[in-house]
Amino acid sequence: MPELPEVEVVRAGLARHVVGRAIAAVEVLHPRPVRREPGGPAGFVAALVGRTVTDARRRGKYLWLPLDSGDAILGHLGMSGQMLVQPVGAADERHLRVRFSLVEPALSVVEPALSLLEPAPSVVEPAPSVVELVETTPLELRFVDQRMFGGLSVSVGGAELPAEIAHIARDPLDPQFDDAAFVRRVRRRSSAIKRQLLDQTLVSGVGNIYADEALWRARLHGERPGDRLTGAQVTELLGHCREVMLEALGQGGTSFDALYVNVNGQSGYFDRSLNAYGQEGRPCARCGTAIRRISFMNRSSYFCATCQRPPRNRSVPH
DNA sequence: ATCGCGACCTGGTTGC
DNA sequence: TGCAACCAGGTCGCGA
Repeated sequence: MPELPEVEVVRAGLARHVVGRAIAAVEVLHPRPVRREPGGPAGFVAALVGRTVTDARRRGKYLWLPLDSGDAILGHLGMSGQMLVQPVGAADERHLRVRFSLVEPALSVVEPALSLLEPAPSVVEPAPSVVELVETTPLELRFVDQRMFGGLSVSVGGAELPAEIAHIARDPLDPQFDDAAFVRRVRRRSSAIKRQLLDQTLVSGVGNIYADEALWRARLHGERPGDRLTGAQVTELLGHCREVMLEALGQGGTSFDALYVNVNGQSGYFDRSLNAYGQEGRPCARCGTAIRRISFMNRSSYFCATCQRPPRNRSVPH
C-alpha cells in the first residue's frame, strides 16, 4: 500500500523520467480514475494535450505534476495505483487506466546536452546510459490501478499547491513541518492516537502500516487517547514516524535508477523490516510476546500487548 | 466545529 | 465443485 515512502519513490522517478517532456496525447481507458475531473475524461484530455511537465511534487500521499500552463496533474495512488514509465509499444497492463504519450520537448531535440548541464536540483544525476535511453526513446506514462481508489485530475492553477489538497497537512519529512504544533494539537484531542496519526489534516503520509510500526517503536497502543499522552511521548512517536519512513525510503531507493517506475514493489521494506504490521502470531522482536491483530477503525491493527499496553479506562472488548 | 462510520473498488482467499 | 462472504485500506462525504 503506497504510503509516504512509496509515493516519494514514484515522485523521484517522475522527476527523472517525465519532467521536461511534453504531453502529445492522453487516453482515458476507464472513467473512474478521473471521476474528480469536472470536465470528465474529455475535459481531462483537453486540458493536458500540448502541455509540458515542469516538475514533480508531493505532499503526503498526493503527487502533482506542475505544467507550463500553470495548472497541474494531481494524482493519488489510492490502494493499488502505479505510475509506470514504459516505452511505446510495451504490452498494456491488465489494469491500465490512463495513458500519457510523452514527447521530447523541442529544446532537448535541438540541444540534447542541455538537460545534462542543468539537472533538477533535488534529483541525483542519472547515469549517462539512462539519459540516452530516456532522451531517444518515445515514452508513455501509464496510470495503472487495479482497485481504482486512486485518481487523477487537472488542478486549475495548481502548479504551486493544488487547492484540492490545501487541507492536507505537511508530512514529517517536510522541513517546514511544525513539530510543536503537531504535538499540541494531538494532546488537545481525546481521539485515539492511531486515528490521529492517520488524520491527513494533522500529519500526512502516514498510513496503516507505518502507523503500526511507529506505535510499536514508541511502545504505545494505538487506542490511547491523544489527550492522555505526554508531550514527550507524542514527540517520540513523531520521531519514530520519521525514522521508519526514512528507513523504508532508503530501501526503496534502488528503484530510483530504474526506468520502470513502480510502486507495487513495496520498496522491499515489507519483506524484512516490519516489526508489527502483518506479524500476527510472530514473536515481538523486543519481548517475544506474540503480536496480536485487532480490528480498529474497520482496519487491522497489529501490536504487542506486552510492550504496548491497551488503555485501561476505556470499554475495549477483548 | 469535531468525531466516527460507511461507501467506494477488485481480486485473492476462505468458508460452507 | 460452486458460490458467497470476507479481506485488503485511503479518502470523501454525511450524519450525529
